[in-house]
Amino acid sequence: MAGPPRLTDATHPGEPGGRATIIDVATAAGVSRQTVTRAMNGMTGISAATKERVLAVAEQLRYRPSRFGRGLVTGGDHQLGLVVNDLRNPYTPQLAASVFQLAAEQGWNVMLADVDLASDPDRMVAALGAQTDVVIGYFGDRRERWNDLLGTVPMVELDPSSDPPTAAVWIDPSDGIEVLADHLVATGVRHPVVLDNSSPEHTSVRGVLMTDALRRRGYLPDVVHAPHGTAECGAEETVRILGRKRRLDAILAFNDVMALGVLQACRRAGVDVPGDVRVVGVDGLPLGALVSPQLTTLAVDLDEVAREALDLALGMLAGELPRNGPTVQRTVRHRLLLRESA
Amino acid sequence: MAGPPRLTDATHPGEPGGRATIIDVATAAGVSRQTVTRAMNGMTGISAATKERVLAVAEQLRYRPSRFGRGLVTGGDHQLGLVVNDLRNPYTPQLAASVFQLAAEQGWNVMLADVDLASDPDRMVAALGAQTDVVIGYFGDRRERWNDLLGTVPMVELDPSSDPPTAAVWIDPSDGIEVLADHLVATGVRHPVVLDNSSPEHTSVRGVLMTDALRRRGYLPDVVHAPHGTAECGAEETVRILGRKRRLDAILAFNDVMALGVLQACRRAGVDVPGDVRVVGVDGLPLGALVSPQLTTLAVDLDEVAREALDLALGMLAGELPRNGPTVQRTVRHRLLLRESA
DNA sequence: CTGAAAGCGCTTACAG
DNA sequence: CTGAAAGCGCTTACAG
Repeated sequence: MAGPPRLTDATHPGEPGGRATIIDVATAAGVSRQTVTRAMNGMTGISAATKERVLAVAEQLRYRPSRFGRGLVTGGDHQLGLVVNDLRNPYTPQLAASVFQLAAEQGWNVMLADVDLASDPDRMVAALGAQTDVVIGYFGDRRERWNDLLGTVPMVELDPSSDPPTAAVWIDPSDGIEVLADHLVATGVRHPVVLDNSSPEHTSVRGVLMTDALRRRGYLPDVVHAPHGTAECGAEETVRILGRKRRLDAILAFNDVMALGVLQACRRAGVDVPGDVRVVGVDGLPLGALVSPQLTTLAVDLDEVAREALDLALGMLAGELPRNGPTVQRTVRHRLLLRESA
Repeated sequence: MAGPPRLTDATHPGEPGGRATIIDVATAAGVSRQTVTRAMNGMTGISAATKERVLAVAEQLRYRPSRFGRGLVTGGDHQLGLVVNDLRNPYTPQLAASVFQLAAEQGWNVMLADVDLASDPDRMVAALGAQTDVVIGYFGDRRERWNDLLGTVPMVELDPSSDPPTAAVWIDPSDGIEVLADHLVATGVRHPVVLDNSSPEHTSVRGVLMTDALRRRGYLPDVVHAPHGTAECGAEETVRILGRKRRLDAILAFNDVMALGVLQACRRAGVDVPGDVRVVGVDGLPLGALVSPQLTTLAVDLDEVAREALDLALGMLAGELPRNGPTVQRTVRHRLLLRESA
């Protein structure tokens, strides 16, 4: 295939210039533009015969009204852009579902951009900005660049890793981590390992919080750095950790998906969970309840995240909120969801 | 909250009529419209001083260029609409990811509409049609109505349940089911149960195919009708099935998610899989490899589904393909993916 | 470096 | 039932 067919490539017999317009249809049918409008939009004030004739001509010319021409005069719908990282990570659709549902309730359409799946993320974000009224999402370390790309389109960052230049919803695990650490103490854990999704040079914020909470309780936790936040990676690292034969009775994973990999690896190695090793994830995915033992996790209420983000977005759009600063920052906290694995 | 804030509600001081336009900015800054355009779009041919002044005025007026005005003259991007049923079902994001990735490679943006999560599915589909060049997706029994709603926007139906009025990609499990049935025979299964997602009055196509394939091999399969295709529902029905104390050594679930529920229920009931009961799903979700035993399934290649659907969509748009009929029908087939559960 | 003119494709009053 | 006129908000040549 030689690239995407440009709309203007859709040449038709008798329409060498490209896509047919309302004028082309009107001319070919021998009527005025507004008669074409009436026919196309099923409006009243047009005879059945005329309507039929116009529709036939429109079909023959492959006429489709331009959404821009129409939007310019009708005003168009409200459009929300959502930037996510990888739809194949179960966390992402869960978040997206919350945003969709809430947005739909308010009459907003959602355009999704998966920047992990995109061949050209920058181009994709720019295109998103051109089609939407406001953009919400995960921007990672590209947020400054994307902020420029989006121009005047307000943006709301989800789970920023550091103080953001725009509106943001923080997702803060620190409270949950404290409760979790207390729980580990109470259940007699002695040798916890933090399985971070990070590089050895740069522990994640979440990893740091976990490690600190454990240290403050007298633990000397090992930190293992896994390059990807996937189940496969979680399983691989677990095999490695178990192979070291160092003492170990708890694994705190960066997220649920990794923890699922940990559970799988333990199962295969004949390590009992939670008997020999306790396992904890982060996110609170429903998925964690489907495995055995069911995954204990630090859960975040994604409906709440979506609500805060939408609230910020709509507030900025309405001019009630500024586009940055402390008044456009919200925080949603994790809470410990005890199931079976810890 | 009193309904969605209309964009035109975004009144500003000095802009009682609503949202600021390029004219407002030009007037306020004492320049012409195209000077505003130059400033907003970072074009050359404007002095730094003018640019700065214009930008300041624009910000003060909260000016954002209309995507319609701009699109009308620039042509805008290609926009694909994707209609799905429930993002919280793991199948959906998997499919969406395939469509996104392929669409992005071809320079298309994707607008997602989750009609399960929508408060008003019809309105949502209509809005999708107004914003996109072509729509792909699952339409169920609403396809005729939505076809009308979409007007001239071409549509491609995924996995139609009966002969569709539009372009379509069939997802056909029949070959896979034959292979599966042979496999069950070979492994000595005697009393298989089909766990369908359907009502007692109306067995699903998939359920019928499974039942038939088993009958032709001399089985007298039980068919159980579960109202929802979820893990919870799969688990509940399994408890019920096991409770009947009728002989049973295989469960063929409607999809992977239900099968996961079956596995969970078996685990809790102390039923060994595959020793006592063999379990099979449909879809081939990666998720099935995370549980123990790993789920045997009829897998479908969603990249292939996406490829065929996009191909059809782009062909229709380019005028190379008609909008319905046999030339715009494709078929993708399941294949048996043997893992551990059967 | 800046602006007057034209036009993108459509719909909404309004007049007949 | 049908059409002439105006205008939605923007950008692209073109002229200065």
